[in-house]
Amino acid sequence: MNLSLPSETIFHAIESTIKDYRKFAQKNISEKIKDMTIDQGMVLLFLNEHPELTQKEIAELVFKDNASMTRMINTMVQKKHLKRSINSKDRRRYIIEITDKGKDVLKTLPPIIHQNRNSSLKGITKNELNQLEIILNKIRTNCAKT
Amino acid sequence: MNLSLPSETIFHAIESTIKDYRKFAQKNISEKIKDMTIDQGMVLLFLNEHPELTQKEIAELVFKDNASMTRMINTMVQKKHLKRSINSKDRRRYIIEITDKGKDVLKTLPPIIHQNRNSSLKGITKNELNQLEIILNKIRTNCAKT
DNA sequence: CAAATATAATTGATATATCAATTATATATA
DNA sequence: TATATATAATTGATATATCAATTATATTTG
Repeated sequence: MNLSLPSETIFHAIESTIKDYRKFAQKNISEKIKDMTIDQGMVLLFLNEHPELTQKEIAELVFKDNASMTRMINTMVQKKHLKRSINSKDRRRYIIEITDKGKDVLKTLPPIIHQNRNSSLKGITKNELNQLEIILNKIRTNCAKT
Repeated sequence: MNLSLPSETIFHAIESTIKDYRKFAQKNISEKIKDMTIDQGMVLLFLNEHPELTQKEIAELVFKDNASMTRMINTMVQKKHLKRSINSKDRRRYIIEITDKGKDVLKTLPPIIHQNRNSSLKGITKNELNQLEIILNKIRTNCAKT
Protein backbone atom coordinates (compact mmCIF):
# COMPACT_ATOMS: atom_id res chain seq x y z
CA MET A 1 0.00 0.00 0.00
CA ASN A 2 1.63 3.17 -1.21
CA LEU A 3 -0.04 5.89 0.78
CA SER A 4 1.17 9.46 0.93
CA LEU A 5 1.67 10.89 4.38
CA PRO A 6 -1.20 12.95 5.75
CA SER A 7 0.99 16.06 5.60
CA GLU A 8 1.28 15.69 1.83
CA THR A 9 -2.44 15.62 1.19
CA ILE A 10 -4.90 18.33 0.32
CA PHE A 11 -6.68 17.67 3.62
CA HIS A 12 -3.63 18.75 5.51
CA ALA A 13 -3.49 21.93 3.44
CA ILE A 14 -7.15 22.62 4.12
CA GLU A 15 -6.82 22.08 7.85
CA SER A 16 -3.65 24.07 8.07
CA THR A 17 -5.26 26.97 6.23
CA ILE A 18 -8.27 27.27 8.48
CA LYS A 19 -6.13 26.94 11.60
CA ASP A 20 -3.75 29.63 10.40
CA TYR A 21 -6.65 31.90 9.57
CA ARG A 22 -8.21 31.34 12.99
CA LYS A 23 -4.95 32.12 14.76
CA PHE A 24 -4.43 35.23 12.66
CA ALA A 25 -7.98 36.44 13.21
CA GLN A 26 -7.92 35.71 16.93
CA LYS A 27 -4.70 37.63 17.34
CA ASN A 28 -6.13 40.70 15.63
CA ILE A 29 -9.32 40.52 17.66
CA SER A 30 -7.47 40.12 20.96
CA GLU A 31 -5.40 43.20 20.26
CA LYS A 32 -8.54 45.33 20.22
CA ILE A 33 -11.11 43.49 22.35
CA LYS A 34 -10.20 41.76 25.56
CA ASP A 35 -11.65 38.41 26.48
CA MET A 36 -13.42 37.79 23.17
CA THR A 37 -12.99 34.60 21.16
CA ILE A 38 -13.68 34.27 17.45
CA ASP A 39 -16.52 31.89 18.19
CA GLN A 40 -18.17 34.26 20.64
CA GLY A 41 -17.78 37.04 18.10
CA MET A 42 -19.46 34.94 15.45
CA VAL A 43 -22.38 34.20 17.77
CA LEU A 44 -22.85 37.94 18.22
CA LEU A 45 -22.76 38.54 14.47
CA PHE A 46 -25.30 35.82 13.80
CA LEU A 47 -27.69 36.93 16.54
CA ASN A 48 -27.40 40.50 15.39
CA GLU A 49 -28.64 39.62 11.91
CA HIS A 50 -31.00 36.84 12.99
CA PRO A 51 -32.28 37.39 16.52
CA GLU A 52 -34.74 34.55 16.20
CA LEU A 53 -32.07 31.85 15.89
CA THR A 54 -32.27 28.98 18.37
CA GLN A 55 -29.19 27.79 20.24
CA LYS A 56 -29.26 24.66 18.15
CA GLU A 57 -29.20 26.66 14.93
CA ILE A 58 -26.39 28.90 16.12
CA ALA A 59 -24.46 25.82 17.19
CA GLU A 60 -24.59 24.44 13.69
CA LEU A 61 -23.46 27.74 12.19
CA VAL A 62 -20.34 27.83 14.34
CA PHE A 63 -19.59 24.09 14.19
CA LYS A 64 -20.37 23.23 17.80
CA ASP A 65 -22.79 20.78 19.34
CA ASN A 66 -25.79 21.72 21.49
CA ALA A 67 -24.04 21.07 24.77
CA SER A 68 -21.13 23.30 23.84
CA MET A 69 -23.51 26.01 22.72
CA THR A 70 -25.39 25.93 26.02
CA ARG A 71 -22.14 26.45 27.86
CA MET A 72 -20.86 29.04 25.45
CA ILE A 73 -24.01 31.10 25.82
CA ASN A 74 -23.81 30.67 29.59
CA THR A 75 -20.42 32.34 29.59
CA MET A 76 -21.59 35.07 27.25
CA VAL A 77 -24.52 35.75 29.58
CA GLN A 78 -22.14 35.81 32.56
CA LYS A 79 -19.94 38.29 30.70
CA LYS A 80 -23.08 40.33 30.04
CA HIS A 81 -22.89 40.22 26.26
CA LEU A 82 -26.16 38.31 26.03
CA LYS A 83 -29.40 38.03 27.93
CA ARG A 84 -31.57 34.94 27.93
CA SER A 85 -35.31 35.09 28.49
CA ILE A 86 -38.22 32.76 28.15
CA ASN A 87 -39.87 32.41 24.77
CA SER A 88 -43.57 32.18 25.47
CA LYS A 89 -44.31 31.15 21.88
CA ASP A 90 -42.28 27.98 22.37
CA ARG A 91 -41.25 27.32 25.90
CA ARG A 92 -38.53 24.88 24.91
CA ARG A 93 -36.51 27.72 23.41
CA TYR A 94 -35.08 30.93 24.72
CA ILE A 95 -35.11 34.42 23.41
CA ILE A 96 -31.50 35.49 23.30
CA GLU A 97 -30.87 39.20 23.23
CA ILE A 98 -27.70 41.19 22.76
CA THR A 99 -27.10 43.55 25.68
CA ASP A 100 -25.68 47.06 25.40
CA LYS A 101 -22.28 45.65 26.24
CA GLY A 102 -22.73 43.15 23.42
CA LYS A 103 -23.73 45.96 21.10
CA ASP A 104 -20.55 47.81 21.96
CA VAL A 105 -18.59 44.79 20.83
CA LEU A 106 -20.61 44.81 17.63
CA LYS A 107 -19.33 48.29 16.92
CA THR A 108 -15.68 47.32 17.29
CA LEU A 109 -15.72 43.83 15.86
CA PRO A 110 -16.94 44.15 12.25
CA PRO A 111 -14.12 46.38 11.00
CA ILE A 112 -11.58 43.97 12.51
CA ILE A 113 -13.21 40.99 10.86
CA HIS A 114 -13.50 42.86 7.60
CA GLN A 115 -9.81 43.60 7.76
CA ASN A 116 -8.98 39.99 8.67
CA ARG A 117 -10.88 38.67 5.69
CA ASN A 118 -9.44 41.21 3.30
CA SER A 119 -5.85 40.78 4.26
CA SER A 120 -6.00 37.02 4.33
CA LEU A 121 -7.58 36.96 0.86
CA LYS A 122 -5.27 39.56 -0.62
CA GLY A 123 -4.09 38.74 -4.13
CA ILE A 124 -6.77 36.14 -4.65
CA THR A 125 -9.13 36.81 -7.54
CA LYS A 126 -12.89 36.59 -7.49
CA ASN A 127 -12.57 33.75 -9.94
CA GLU A 128 -10.16 31.84 -7.73
CA LEU A 129 -12.53 32.21 -4.80
CA ASN A 130 -15.36 30.81 -6.89
CA GLN A 131 -13.20 27.91 -7.94
CA LEU A 132 -12.20 27.27 -4.36
CA GLU A 133 -15.78 27.17 -3.25
CA ILE A 134 -16.83 24.85 -6.03
CA ILE A 135 -14.08 22.37 -5.30
CA LEU A 136 -14.69 22.42 -1.55
CA ASN A 137 -18.36 21.79 -2.17
CA LYS A 138 -17.51 18.75 -4.25
CA ILE A 139 -15.51 17.33 -1.38
CA ARG A 140 -18.30 18.04 1.08
CA THR A 141 -20.84 16.38 -1.16
CA ASN A 142 -18.62 13.33 -1.51
CA CYS A 143 -18.24 13.07 2.25
CA ALA A 144 -21.97 13.30 2.75
CA LYS A 145 -22.62 10.28 0.53
CA THR A 146 -22.68 7.19 2.70
CA MET B 1 -20.26 48.33 8.09
CA ASN B 2 -21.66 45.88 5.60
CA LEU B 3 -20.16 42.57 6.60
CA SER B 4 -21.29 39.22 5.27
CA LEU B 5 -22.16 36.64 7.87
CA PRO B 6 -19.42 34.15 8.72
CA SER B 7 -21.51 31.37 7.18
CA GLU B 8 -21.37 33.10 3.82
CA THR B 9 -17.60 33.32 3.68
CA ILE B 10 -14.99 31.08 2.17
CA PHE B 11 -13.62 30.43 5.65
CA HIS B 12 -16.86 28.80 6.64
CA ALA B 13 -16.68 26.61 3.54
CA ILE B 14 -13.10 25.63 4.34
CA GLU B 15 -13.87 24.76 7.95
CA SER B 16 -17.01 22.91 7.05
CA THR B 17 -15.13 20.85 4.46
CA ILE B 18 -12.40 19.68 6.78
CA LYS B 19 -14.89 18.88 9.54
CA ASP B 20 -17.05 16.88 7.15
CA TYR B 21 -14.03 15.01 5.91
CA ARG B 22 -12.89 14.24 9.44
CA LYS B 23 -16.31 12.93 10.40
CA PHE B 24 -16.52 10.82 7.26
CA ALA B 25 -13.02 9.44 7.74
CA GLN B 26 -13.52 8.73 11.44
CA LYS B 27 -16.73 6.87 10.72
CA ASN B 28 -15.04 4.62 8.19
CA ILE B 29 -12.12 3.97 10.50
CA SER B 30 -14.34 3.15 13.46
CA GLU B 31 -16.25 0.60 11.44
CA LYS B 32 -13.08 -1.45 10.99
CA ILE B 33 -10.83 -0.58 13.93
CA LYS B 34 -12.15 -0.12 17.43
CA ASP B 35 -10.86 2.64 19.68
CA MET B 36 -8.75 4.38 17.06
CA THR B 37 -9.00 8.09 16.33
CA ILE B 38 -7.89 9.75 13.11
CA ASP B 39 -5.22 11.63 14.98
CA GLN B 40 -3.81 8.48 16.57
CA GLY B 41 -3.85 6.84 13.15
CA MET B 42 -1.91 9.73 11.68
CA VAL B 43 0.69 9.51 14.42
CA LEU B 44 1.20 5.86 13.51
CA LEU B 45 1.55 6.68 9.83
CA PHE B 46 4.11 9.40 10.48
CA LEU B 47 6.16 7.31 12.89
CA ASN B 48 6.12 4.42 10.48
CA GLU B 49 7.74 6.49 7.74
CA HIS B 50 9.86 8.64 10.04
CA PRO B 51 10.75 6.80 13.25
CA GLU B 52 13.17 9.51 14.28
CA LEU B 53 10.48 12.18 14.67
CA THR B 54 10.33 13.94 18.03
CA GLN B 55 7.04 14.41 19.85
CA LYS B 56 7.28 18.09 19.09
CA GLU B 57 7.62 17.41 15.37
CA ILE B 58 4.75 14.96 15.32
CA ALA B 59 2.64 17.47 17.22
CA GLU B 60 3.14 20.04 14.51
CA LEU B 61 2.27 17.54 11.79
CA VAL B 62 -1.07 16.73 13.38
CA PHE B 63 -1.89 20.28 14.51
CA LYS B 64 -1.55 19.74 18.25
CA ASP B 65 0.64 21.38 20.85
CA ASN B 66 3.38 19.67 22.84
CA ALA B 67 1.25 19.09 25.92
CA SER B 68 -1.48 17.43 23.90
CA MET B 69 1.08 15.27 22.14
CA THR B 70 2.56 14.09 25.42
CA ARG B 71 -0.86 12.99 26.56
CA MET B 72 -1.80 11.50 23.23
CA ILE B 73 1.33 9.37 23.19
CA ASN B 74 0.69 8.39 26.80
CA THR B 75 -2.65 6.93 25.81
CA MET B 76 -1.15 5.22 22.76
CA VAL B 77 1.49 3.67 25.00
CA GLN B 78 -1.22 2.56 27.44
CA LYS B 79 -3.12 1.00 24.57
CA LYS B 80 0.12 -0.73 23.55
CA HIS B 81 0.36 0.76 20.10
CA LEU B 82 3.60 2.56 20.97
CA LYS B 83 6.59 2.04 23.20
CA ARG B 84 8.67 4.87 24.59
CA SER B 85 12.32 4.44 25.48
CA ILE B 86 15.22 6.68 26.35
CA ASN B 87 17.23 8.22 23.55
CA SER B 88 20.82 8.10 24.69
CA LYS B 89 21.94 10.35 21.83
CA ASP B 90 19.79 13.17 23.21
CA ARG B 91 18.36 12.51 26.59
CA ARG B 92 15.71 15.20 26.27
CA ARG B 93 13.93 13.15 23.60
CA TYR B 94 12.45 9.71 23.49
CA ILE B 95 12.70 6.94 21.01
CA ILE B 96 9.15 6.06 20.09
CA GLU B 97 8.61 2.64 18.61
CA ILE B 98 5.57 1.05 17.07
CA THR B 99 4.68 -2.21 18.81
CA ASP B 100 3.38 -5.34 17.12
CA LYS B 101 -0.13 -4.28 18.01
CA GLY B 102 0.58 -0.90 16.40
CA LYS B 103 1.91 -2.69 13.32
CA ASP B 104 -1.31 -4.65 13.08
CA VAL B 105 -3.19 -1.39 12.91
CA LEU B 106 -0.80 -0.26 10.19
CA LYS B 107 -1.92 -3.23 8.12
CA THR B 108 -5.62 -2.36 8.39
CA LEU B 109 -5.48 1.40 8.36
CA PRO B 110 -3.84 2.40 5.05
CA PRO B 111 -6.47 0.86 2.75
CA ILE B 112 -9.21 2.60 4.73
CA ILE B 113 -7.46 5.94 4.50
CA HIS B 114 -6.76 5.40 0.84
CA GLN B 115 -10.43 4.74 0.28
CA ASN B 116 -11.44 7.77 2.34
CA ARG B 117 -9.23 10.05 0.30
CA ASN B 118 -10.33 8.60 -3.00
CA SER B 119 -14.02 8.72 -2.37
CA SER B 120 -13.96 12.20 -0.91
CA LEU B 121 -12.00 13.50 -3.90
CA LYS B 122 -14.07 11.66 -6.50
CA GLY B 123 -14.84 13.76 -9.57
CA ILE B 124 -12.18 16.31 -8.78
CA THR B 125 -9.50 16.71 -11.43
CA LYS B 126 -5.77 16.81 -10.86
CA ASN B 127 -5.87 20.37 -12.12
CA GLU B 128 -8.56 21.37 -9.65
CA LEU B 129 -6.53 19.90 -6.81
CA ASN B 130 -3.52 21.90 -7.90
CA GLN B 131 -5.61 25.03 -8.05
CA LEU B 132 -7.02 24.32 -4.62
CA GLU B 133 -3.58 23.93 -3.14
CA ILE B 134 -2.27 27.10 -4.74
CA ILE B 135 -5.15 29.19 -3.46
CA LEU B 136 -4.98 27.74 0.05
CA ASN B 137 -1.27 28.47 0.12
CA LYS B 138 -1.94 32.07 -0.78
CA ILE B 139 -4.29 32.39 2.18
CA ARG B 140 -1.77 30.76 4.50
CA THR B 141 0.96 33.08 3.34
CA ASN B 142 -1.26 36.10 3.88
CA CYS B 143 -2.09 34.95 7.41
CA ALA B 144 1.57 34.46 8.21
CA LYS B 145 2.39 38.07 7.35
CA THR B 146 2.10 40.10 10.52
C1' DC C 1 -58.03 13.39 23.23
C1' DA C 2 -54.31 10.22 24.87
C1' DA C 3 -50.16 8.10 23.76
C1' DA C 4 -46.25 8.17 21.04
C1' DT C 5 -42.82 10.74 18.92
C1' DA C 6 -40.00 14.79 18.13
C1' DT C 7 -37.54 18.84 19.50
C1' DA C 8 -34.69 22.34 22.38
C1' DA C 9 -31.99 22.76 25.91
C1' DT C 10 -29.52 21.12 29.91
C1' DT C 11 -26.58 18.18 32.80
C1' DG C 12 -22.94 14.97 34.32
C1' DA C 13 -19.19 12.24 33.03
C1' DT C 14 -15.43 12.07 30.38
C1' DA C 15 -12.11 13.35 26.93
C1' DT C 16 -9.30 16.59 24.76
C1' DA C 17 -6.98 21.13 24.22
C1' DT C 18 -4.42 25.10 25.83
C1' DC C 19 -1.45 27.97 28.72
C1' DA C 20 2.15 28.85 31.83
C1' DA C 21 5.50 27.02 34.71
C1' DT C 22 8.89 23.44 35.48
C1' DT C 23 12.43 19.82 34.73
C1' DA C 24 16.13 17.85 32.41
C1' DT C 25 19.36 18.08 29.04
C1' DA C 26 21.98 20.18 25.23
C1' DT C 27 24.24 23.99 22.88
C1' DA C 28 26.30 28.52 22.45
C1' DT C 29 29.19 32.04 24.03
C1' DA C 30 31.98 35.15 27.02
C1' DT D 1 35.13 25.97 31.37
C1' DA D 2 31.24 28.34 33.56
C1' DT D 3 27.19 30.72 32.55
C1' DA D 4 23.53 31.86 29.69
C1' DT D 5 20.40 30.38 26.39
C1' DA D 6 17.76 27.00 23.85
C1' DT D 7 15.21 22.80 23.35
C1' DA D 8 12.14 18.55 24.43
C1' DA D 9 9.07 16.92 27.23
C1' DT D 10 6.09 17.02 31.23
C1' DT D 11 2.79 18.77 34.66
C1' DG D 12 -1.05 21.27 36.83
C1' DA D 13 -4.65 24.39 36.21
C1' DT D 14 -8.09 25.64 33.40
C1' DA D 15 -10.96 25.79 29.36
C1' DT D 16 -13.45 23.64 25.85
C1' DA D 17 -15.58 19.65 23.43
C1' DT D 18 -18.22 15.39 23.16
C1' DC D 19 -21.46 11.74 24.41
C1' DA D 20 -25.36 9.81 26.56
C1' DA D 21 -29.06 10.54 29.51
C1' DT D 22 -32.59 13.66 31.17
C1' DT D 23 -36.11 17.39 31.42
C1' DA D 24 -39.55 20.14 29.58
C1' DT D 25 -42.41 21.25 26.04
C1' DA D 26 -44.55 20.65 21.27
C1' DT D 27 -46.33 18.05 17.60
C1' DT D 28 -48.12 14.02 15.39
C1' DT D 29 -51.10 10.28 14.92
C1' DG D 30 -54.06 6.21 16.20
